[in-house]
This record gives sequence, C-alpha cells and structure tokens, in this order.
Amino acid sequence: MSHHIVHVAVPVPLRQIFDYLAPAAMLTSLQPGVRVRVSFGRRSLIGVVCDIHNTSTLPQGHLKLIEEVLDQEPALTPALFKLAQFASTYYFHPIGEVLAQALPVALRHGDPVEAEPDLRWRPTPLGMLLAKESLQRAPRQMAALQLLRDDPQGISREFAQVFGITTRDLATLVKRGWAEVYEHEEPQGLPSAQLAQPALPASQEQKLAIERVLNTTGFQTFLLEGITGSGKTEVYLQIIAEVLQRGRQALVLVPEISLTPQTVARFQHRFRCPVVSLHSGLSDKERMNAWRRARHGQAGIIIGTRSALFTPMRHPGIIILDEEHDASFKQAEGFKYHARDLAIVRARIENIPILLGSATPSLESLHNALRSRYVHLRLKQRSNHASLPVFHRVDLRQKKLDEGLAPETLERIQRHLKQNRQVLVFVNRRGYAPVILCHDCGWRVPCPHCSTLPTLHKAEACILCHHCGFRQPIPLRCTSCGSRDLRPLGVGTERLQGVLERHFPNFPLWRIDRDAVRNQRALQKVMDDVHRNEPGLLLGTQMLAKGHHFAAVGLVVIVDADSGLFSADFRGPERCVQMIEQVAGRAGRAGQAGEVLLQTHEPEHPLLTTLLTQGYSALARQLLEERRSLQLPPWSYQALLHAQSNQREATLEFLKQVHDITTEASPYGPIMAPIEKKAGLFRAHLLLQSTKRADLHTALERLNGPDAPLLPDRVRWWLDVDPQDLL
DNA sequence: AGCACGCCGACT
DNA sequence: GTCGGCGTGCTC
Repeated sequence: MSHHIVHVAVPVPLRQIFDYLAPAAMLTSLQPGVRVRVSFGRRSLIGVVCDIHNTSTLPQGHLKLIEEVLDQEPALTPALFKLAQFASTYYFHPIGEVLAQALPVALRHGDPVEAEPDLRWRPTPLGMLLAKESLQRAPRQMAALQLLRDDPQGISREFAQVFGITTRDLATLVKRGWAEVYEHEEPQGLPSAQLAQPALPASQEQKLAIERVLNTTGFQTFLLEGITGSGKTEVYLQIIAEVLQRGRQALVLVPEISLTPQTVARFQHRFRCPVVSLHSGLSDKERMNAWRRARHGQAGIIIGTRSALFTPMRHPGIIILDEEHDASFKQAEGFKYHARDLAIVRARIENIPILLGSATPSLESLHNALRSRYVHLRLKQRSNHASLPVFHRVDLRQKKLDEGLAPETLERIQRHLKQNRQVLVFVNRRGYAPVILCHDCGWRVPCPHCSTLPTLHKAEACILCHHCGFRQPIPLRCTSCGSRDLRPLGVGTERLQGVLERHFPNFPLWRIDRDAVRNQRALQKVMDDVHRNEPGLLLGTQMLAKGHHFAAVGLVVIVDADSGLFSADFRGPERCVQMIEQVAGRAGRAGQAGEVLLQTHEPEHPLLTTLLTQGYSALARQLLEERRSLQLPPWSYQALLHAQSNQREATLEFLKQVHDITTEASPYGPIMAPIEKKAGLFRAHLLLQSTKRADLHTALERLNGPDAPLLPDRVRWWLDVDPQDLL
C-alpha cells in the first residue's frame, strides 16, 4: 500500500512547509485546514495540513509518518485558511505561525473542535414522586434527589458540584430509576432576529447609510465617516438587525481600549440573539466556547478586538470595524498584521460587505474612499441635537505659565466649575515631566537602553523609561557637567494634578492614566464617581479619549496641542489631529455646546487653523495632498526590513546587500535601530518603499529568491509590511 | 523558536 | 573529575 505525501505547516518561524507521509487509511479525513500531530526534530508539534500531493522534493525515505489526525472537519474553515495563506504571503510571515495565530489557544494545544458532550441530569417521574421517607438512611442520595427536584429541567456536573454532589451520587440515582442522563444541546439553527429594545429613530443621513449597506449584494467596502455624536453605533445596530433578520451573523471589531462591558451590553440590550465577546480577559476555555458558538452559527453577533478577526462564522453576513483609524488594529509584535486590512480581505473571501467607521478616518481609508475603491458614507449632523463644541486657541507665547497652564486656561476652568460643570484636562504624557534638563549645560538625562528620554515620576522618586521600562532613582547631578541644577521640563499628568489641586482645592479631581488606574475595575470605580455628574476635574491621557461618554463635561483643555505637529514621524500630524478631535468629542454631549481650549505655541499653525475653521475632513484632505507631494503613504507603500545579529557589521552588511538588489524600492540606506543593541544583539533596519504595491512585493520576494543575499554570521531578519511606526 | 551537540571554565 | 555557559546547526 502506497503512502501519500502531505504538506504540513508547523508553528515554527521558518518560511517553509514540511512533507510527511500519510497511510491511505488516513486520507479520507485529510484536507487543508485539518490539524495533525507530527514529529518535528525531537519534538511533537501540532501542524495544519496545507495540501495533499503524491510527490515530494525529498526522497520518501527521509519523510516521517503523520502521528495523528486531530480533526474530522477542518479546524480552520476554508475561508480562514485562505485568509491565513494570503496573510502569510502579504506580510512575508511564516505560514505555520500565521495558521497557529488564526486558531484559538485551546486548538493549538490539541483540544477537540467539538465540545465534550454536555451531560445533564434530571429526575424521572418516579424520582419526582418518590416519598422522602424511603431515603432516610441514604442522606447523600436524598440530597442529590432534592437538588434534581429543585431544578427538574436538568443540572450539569459543575452545578451539582457546587452543592457537594458528585457524578457518582447522580449515577446511583440513575441506577435506581429516579434520575436520567441526557445530552444537553444548545439549540442549533439561526439565532433569533427579534429586537429586545426598539431601534432609535434614524435621521435622513443615517437611513441613507443603512440602506446603501443593506442594498449591496456580496463584497463591498464602506467607509462611514461620522462626526462624534452623529450616531454611528445606531447605524451599526440597525444594519445588524437586518443582517440577523436575513439569518446571518455580524462580526464587530473594536479597538482594544473600547471593548468594555458597556460596549457589549449596548449590543446585548438591543437584540435577543446571543452576543459573544472575545477579549484578552477570557480564559482559553471561555474563548473556545465563544469561538464554537460563532462557528456553529448560534452567536448572532461576535464582538472582539484585533484577533477576533479569525473567528469562524457559519453564516457570515457582515463585518463592522469601528474606530478604523485606531492604531491598536495593527499587531506590533511577531506577525505584524493589520486587522482592518485583513478584515477587508476576509470580507472579499466571504463575499460579504464590510463597514469601516470613524469620526477621524485614517488617511489610508479616506484615500481609498476618495478614489471610489470604497463607498463613502457621511454623517455630518449630530443626532442628539447637541451643537458642536466651540474651539478656542490659547496662545502660550510670552505668557507666564503655572506648570504648563496659562492664566486664561485657569480662569476658564474656574468659570465652568462654578457653573457646576465638569472639566476634562487632557495631556498626552503620564508622569511628572517628560524630560529632565541640566540648567547649566543643557544636558538631558537619557535612558541607558534606548535613545529615548525617560520621564520623571516624582511620587515614586524615580525616572522611568516608558519605552523599555527602565527605572532608576532621580539623579542628583548632571552626568555631563556635574551641576546640581537639574530641572523638569514639560508637563505630565502627575505634575498637572499638583497645579490643579492647588488652584481648585474644593473640587474633586479624578486622575485617569495607567499609573493612577491600573485595571478595568479601578477604572469602573472612578467612572462611577464621574458619572454622578457633580462638578470636578477629569485629568488624564489617551485612556480618557476613547469610547467614554461624559454628559457633564462642559470644557475640554488640551494642554499641549502642538505635540505631534512637529514629530519626526510623518504620521505625527495625522495622529495629533485625530487625537484632538477624539478628545474634543467628549465635550458638550448633552444639549449644550461644549468648549475646547487648545494650548499652543503656534496658534497660526496652518494645520490647527484648517482643523478649527473647516474641520477634520478638510484637514485630512490637506494632509493627503502633503503626502502626495512627498510620495508618502498612502501614495506609496512601505515595508520595514529588520535585521539583527551579534555583530554590528554583519547586520549592516546584510542590509546593504538587500539595498543593492532592491534599488528601485529602497530609496534610503540601512540605519541602526534606535535601540541599537538589545539582549546582546545588534539591530538595524532598511526602509523599502515604492509607489506600486507590486514593485514593493517583487523587491521583497528577492529576499527568498535564488539570488538572495547570503546570511552572514547568523543574521536574522523579518519584515513589517505597512509599518505604523518607522522605528 | 526549541532542542541537541559540543567544547571550554570554576566548583562539589 | 563534572556542571553548565552559550555558540552552532537542524528540523520533512
């Protein structure tokens, strides 16, 4: 009997697939997406079948047998298998690792796709009628029977365990004919499309958007650009209602920070169908259960962060990706995929529509919308009759600042507090001050591990690098000239807390940043206080800017509106104005118009002027034009090639060779990484860029091709395709 | 990435 | 004498 050759992707960082032998008897269950256990080197790994062939480049004698087939049905559905293959090619990431990441952890460890049968026990009519006296000498059986009688619809092993009843006790009852075991099955089929709560009345704009999406057949990308308070979520909800009505499921992807219990609750309150959420807080088992319910079509709505992109759906209906500009959709480590971009690919594979939503769309998506690759839907009115916030610039030049706050800023805060409103003060930095400067020689205290400057944390009497986590006591003398006159420069949340408490001692101050609020629970506690809507000050970083509604906030202060406008990263201005818009959107949500104060040293800056006079949408178009003249993304495509080895020269030499063979797509030379040496390894990178995606890809393929540069001295390399940060 | 093999320094 | 440091090489 001949063996067949199976191509298996194993979870190792190697850009190849490995061949194994399968006896004919195994063949019936082998198909792409099926998990197999194979011996790999001296280890036993779980891999995924990619293909079944009858030839191999290796002699048959060198191949090992597949040890075990783990699935009858592919663990990875055909659509997700295709998506993983696409992603592996597009991001140049080893297929074995991509496929592994597309599976829940439990499946990577070899758990079955199908849940263990959910056995339950219920009393028989005989058991219900049995006189208690006949069990007086068997107290355990009595207790078990009593438990069953209390819940005659059936109980699980776990439930019984809570009451000290074991499956042995229950088995005894079964043997006597007083109880019976049955397999509980979650109702199969389509989830209920009924609403638990009626839809809100939709505006004309909202109706139009909803209709456009629902009237498409098959794949189409929509960009929903709607200002804060314009009711994007209501649009999502009404679209989902119709999708459910058609017997299909909706996958909703949200940024890491906005997947709060409230987000999920908002969806669950509207619909009667099961809503499952996938977030980092779930155990492997809980995640697996949610995954199964999505796969079997029992969950009507699946809400999750980045990795939820790989959740299978029995009846895919639509993908909605909220806050599409958010940076957390791009994975920063390992397999550096962008969930937004892969979600679009998935929608194309599944032949369903995808809706991207944001008040501040990324320039990439806006570009695609303006070129009609996406359908551009806009919501320009606030749905709750609230007026837009009024912006004011506070010119900081030549003003006497009190630890970063201008006198008129303090006055304005005072006025709002007196009117019983809350004030939100936003700074992009935690800690006391972002830099420590020597007043005598101008030396700045650097982090010994990175090229960044560590932040002063006064309360902890230390300087802390937010980049690498390095911590040391506050230095007493300048390392360069020995002076004792070291001064904090710039403001962080900690420093502002001091000033604000000094000026407004009679009002509560809620500080919200990673130092003050360490977990979801603590955050919830502060939010409960804030939502009592009594006058007070909210002080915080990014954590404040996303997803929260503050009904009583009348004034938003952006302490350093310039940060980012002059950043080294070409995405700095885009991120900066998105942030200003997001924070400003927190003000004046209930009825009255809010005020936003932008403290700046350059009030006439053209970007600020455009933002304030014409809004984000106009500004984004202006930024797009700037990018065009510089041939930067989205007008060109980038990939960052990272290399590292234990020798500085070898690392650079490798990148130089790549530079030589990719000249048309590598406009700059290799440079050392900001953290030049990490864990004894020298790190450098080379930026590849081209106006044509295909040309970039052709250049990248040379890294694996026949004239690929030799890897001198154990140089390792990896790629970041479409990098979000050029570091 | 793991995991072995292999060859050199300070310890029971 | 050995335990263990991490350089080098391989995984169908």
